[in-house]
Amino acid sequence: MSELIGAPRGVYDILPEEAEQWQWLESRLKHVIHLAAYREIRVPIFENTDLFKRGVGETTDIVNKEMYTFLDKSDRSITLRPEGTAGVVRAYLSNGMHRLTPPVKLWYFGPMFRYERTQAGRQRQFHQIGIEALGSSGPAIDAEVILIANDCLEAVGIKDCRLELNSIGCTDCRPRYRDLLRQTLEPKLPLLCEDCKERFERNPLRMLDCKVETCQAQFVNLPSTIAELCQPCKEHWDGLLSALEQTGLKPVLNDRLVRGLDYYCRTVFEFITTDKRLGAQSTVCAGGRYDYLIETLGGTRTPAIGWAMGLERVRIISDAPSGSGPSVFAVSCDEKAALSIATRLRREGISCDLDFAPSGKPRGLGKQMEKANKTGARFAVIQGEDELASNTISIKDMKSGEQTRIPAQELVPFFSGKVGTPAN
RNA sequence: GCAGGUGUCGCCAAGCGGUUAAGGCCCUGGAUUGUGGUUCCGGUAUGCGCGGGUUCGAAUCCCGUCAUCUGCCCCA
Repeated sequence: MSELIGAPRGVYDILPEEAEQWQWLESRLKHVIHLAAYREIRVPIFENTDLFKRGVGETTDIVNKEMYTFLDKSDRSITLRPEGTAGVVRAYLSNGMHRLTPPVKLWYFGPMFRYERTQAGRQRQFHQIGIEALGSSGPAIDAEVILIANDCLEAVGIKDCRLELNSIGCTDCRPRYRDLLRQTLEPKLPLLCEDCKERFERNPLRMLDCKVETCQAQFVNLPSTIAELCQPCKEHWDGLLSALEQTGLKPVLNDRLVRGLDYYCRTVFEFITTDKRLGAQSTVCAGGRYDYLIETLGGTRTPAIGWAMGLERVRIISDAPSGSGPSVFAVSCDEKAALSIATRLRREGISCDLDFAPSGKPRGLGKQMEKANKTGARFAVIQGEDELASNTISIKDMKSGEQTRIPAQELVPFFSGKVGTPAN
């Protein structure tokens, strides 16, 4: 035997039991999103590197240290997408979707790639589902987008999740706030960590969510992002709060929430769980408004907002069930007879499995029954020597143990109404 | 990129320097040559992540390496 080749670090296989949970999750999430009239868009999983550099931002960690970037055979720099929004916006522009009636409401699902240290709830290939609403600037669409995220989480059984919300202003008021922050913090600069000193120069807002205690100790009585919003941003913020209030969704206002990607403005939010199964990770969904991104990527100024949800994390804290066994298991001393029974049932939408012996020779009925039991089939359909001779079929209810014999041609009618189509 | 933990059968796991490496699950065969879920019996690692070293002797000690987990940074 040759040496085994393992999977690369940070990727993993989704085995059948878990894959069934994924199908359950995906179908429920899709359903919620479709109810709000968002339509699916499928975009490539790799793009030109510049798209992410420009879109996500040169100063972000994602671009600086987490991208899977390589040269293709023609020396083009290609990057495996680290997030979904940049690609969706690129597709929106590439395909002239800006001419559609706004807002253009889209959703996507698929793998994302980030070169990071792996740990609980974090891998190098992971999956996000996300929505984007392009072309509407009012607070109502912000509320819609947030409410959909909330309903998605509820639809998969996630309860202990809080919504943190903030506004980080626009190109008018954010520079003012940034200067104010710099002024306030300048005297304390020597007391802060190296990262914060760096952030002070490049992106002062990022200092606010520094995890270093000695830094946070210096960050008391700082000016609040909300208090410094300009009039239009303030109106937008108030509009969002009242829209959310009308739906009964209660956000936790957090004026330290700033988010890591450069393209956000005004509304930013995160859904955060306290479920300890996620280890150090707690954010399951995050997003915000990105009114300048489309322009940055070569379009005309277009307001937009969206979020992304990490499905690995969501699965762990959801109550996704794995699939159940077939409705029927066909048992026979003759494999061809069993297959023929299975086929008749399958064509009527009734799931049915049978035993395929490793040796190629049918195993005893006892062994087959054992297997029927193990697969969790609701009924066993038995056609042994007797049944074959009399053109009948025995049907055994695997729960009660009751068994009845019916004419072979009544097989399908017997089951109609008794069992459904396969679960998912 | 940094800091720790762990690596024995497909899975869980005992062993902690001495001769044939427990056990459980799963899988598989049989008791039961036409009937499952209980029970009983049998089979399944010449091997202890990999490479070196110490030793009369190593899964057990040391070094390196790889993988994995946990945390930091950051993020979904």
